[in-house]
Amino acid sequence: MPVTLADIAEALGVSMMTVSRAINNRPTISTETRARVLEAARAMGYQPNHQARGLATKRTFLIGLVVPDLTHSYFAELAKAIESIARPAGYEVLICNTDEDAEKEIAEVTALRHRTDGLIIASSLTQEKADLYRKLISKGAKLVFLDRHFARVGSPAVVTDNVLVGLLATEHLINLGYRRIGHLQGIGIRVATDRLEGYRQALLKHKIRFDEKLVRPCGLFEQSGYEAMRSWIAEGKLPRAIFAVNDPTAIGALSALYEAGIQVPNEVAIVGAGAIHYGVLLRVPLTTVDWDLIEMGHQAARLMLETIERNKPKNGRQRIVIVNPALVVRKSCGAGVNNK
Amino acid sequence: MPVTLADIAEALGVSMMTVSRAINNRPTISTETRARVLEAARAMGYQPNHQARGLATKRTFLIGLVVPDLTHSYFAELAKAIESIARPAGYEVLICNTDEDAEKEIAEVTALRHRTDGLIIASSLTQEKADLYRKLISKGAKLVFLDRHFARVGSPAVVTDNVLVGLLATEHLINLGYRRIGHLQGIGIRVATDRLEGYRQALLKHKIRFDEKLVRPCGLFEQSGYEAMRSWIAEGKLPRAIFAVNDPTAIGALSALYEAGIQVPNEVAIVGAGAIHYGVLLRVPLTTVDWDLIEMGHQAARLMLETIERNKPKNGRQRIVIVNPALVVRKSCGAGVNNK
DNA sequence: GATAATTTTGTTAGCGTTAACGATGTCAAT
DNA sequence: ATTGACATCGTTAACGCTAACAAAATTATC
Repeated sequence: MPVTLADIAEALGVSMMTVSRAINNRPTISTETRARVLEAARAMGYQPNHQARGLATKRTFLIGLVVPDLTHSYFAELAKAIESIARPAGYEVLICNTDEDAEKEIAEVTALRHRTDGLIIASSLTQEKADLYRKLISKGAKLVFLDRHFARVGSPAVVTDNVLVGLLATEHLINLGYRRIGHLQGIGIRVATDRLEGYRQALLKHKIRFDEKLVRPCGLFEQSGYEAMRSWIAEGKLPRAIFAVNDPTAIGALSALYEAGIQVPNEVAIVGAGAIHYGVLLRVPLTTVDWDLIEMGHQAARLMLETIERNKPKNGRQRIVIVNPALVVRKSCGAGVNNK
Repeated sequence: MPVTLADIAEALGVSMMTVSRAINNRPTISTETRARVLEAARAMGYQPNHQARGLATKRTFLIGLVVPDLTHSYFAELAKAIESIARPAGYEVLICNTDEDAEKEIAEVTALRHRTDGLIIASSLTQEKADLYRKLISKGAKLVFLDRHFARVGSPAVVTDNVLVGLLATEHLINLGYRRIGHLQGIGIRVATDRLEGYRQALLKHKIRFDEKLVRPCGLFEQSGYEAMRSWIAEGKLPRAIFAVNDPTAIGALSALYEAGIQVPNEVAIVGAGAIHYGVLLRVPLTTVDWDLIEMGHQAARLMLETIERNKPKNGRQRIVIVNPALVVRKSCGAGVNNK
């Protein structure tokens, strides 16, 4: 059986509280006894029982992380960055996958809520369904939104400027001389509508007429990009260039184009978003929009720790951290190639 | 404040135990009262307090997963597969990254041990250091090894046949006509030595002399493969074909070769192992050895649940599940190309 | 040197749950 | 009617820890 505070207390002939104080580094204990206790604890191999501690303090030292797809390097890198802050602070990270499924997300958030001190969520919910989160927050839940946030839910969040992402990507294509530019549009989430908005703004800015036939709905996965592109190819009237809502869909589109024998970037140019890990090594290295995921994860973790550790639900304005996106030019956009 | 058993008990005018029994679906309660309690619990929005439950039962309903690199799609897919079994069974999965660092692994295993019901470990420790795990098991720790296991640690494990992996990869290269075949050798872990052994066996079987100059030490990351390949290129005397210990190192090698203007597979052919997600979409699609990760994760999760739920430390022989590897032929090996 | 101020330690109770046992009620068999 | 078997429900204590208060020991103050 593991060593308990009581064991140490008995061995040293002091009270449990004294031991507890030493272990938790409380100021109200003499440095001498603290040293004695810590030494004994070390020698006896004491490991605190988090369940008992949690029951007494209403803390779990667990942070929940809810992501749509862990196999997407984007979220795996975020997870890693979050962990690198959380663990040294004494928290473990509980990762949950939702597969971009709203039902699953709701179920997992509900389950995780009482098992963790707070949740970092990259939500797949639509803006309308986000009321759930408003309710949770008013019940005292500690949430930090990651990558995706909700306008009407007042919670800290770390996101990128997705309108700018769409603008950078689309404007880059325009600057390369393309005029007939399509968009593979993600569905549901705010990120997707913002990127679409950026796409529109770029067109507007350069006086290119917005043509809704050039905007094709699509999911957020590689498979969805593949399927959307396949059906587009089948229908014909392909645009000269495409801004895909994210890198997985861009890669899916790339596969479909390759399969159909359509040259990238010579026949169709592609730009993605979100700098997937292997984008640079692809058959056609993928031009994309990148932002600092390590920074993003760190910030989210820090916001979470702050939210947990100041115990008031909110002091003053909620913090929204915005990470700046930047274009990464590679081959798939046709930069350096003779475009018309 | 959340609803407790006491609240429900009071509301219904029964004892807490009755409520507890209903919630936990114990047989010693009348179906009628159980229904009443469950209905009330549902209506009041009762969520069990896992900390308290855990304190009383010595269970946490948490499974720890320790992996060397979550951003490697290999481990992310395993994690996802494990989660898909664990969550429906009422367990959450606590994922920890070790970056292939033995120190970190030991620290995290030690920390996680008492916070979880059991640990699924893809260990980075060498066989010698594995004594730690023998000790933990003798102290009652519940471990399942994943992807990598230890000969002398009697614990359930789910692995592939890594000797066969090496053999399949190398023999494929031999069958393609190559004779001067090199190996980027992973270090430390059993997986690497097994794959090296497979490489040797393949050479032996085809009466090709083993030349230790053709075996270059290397880590397990993309970066290590890149560096190892770069120095090999700098030294010259490249082999005609290379079996890399895994896909990340193979991809690193690919990058180094590309950078040096060396054609793959025309000048140097490459085979990896472990079927990384984007291997098929690379500049030169990567020939590799694949095995079923979903199956692997499922099996590991099931072994873990079994180990947790039968409370005896071991009944009969320890189960070792072996997932069969199979070659995936793509372009990097030069199949279909005119080899000499 | 007595008292107050301060520092250090101990005691009690409780966090929400379940295990173990005890109590009650019901029913059938004697 | 008495006994016992069985089903159902309740009481008590404990899990390991900490908050809040109480007590003791030490130091400072005049």
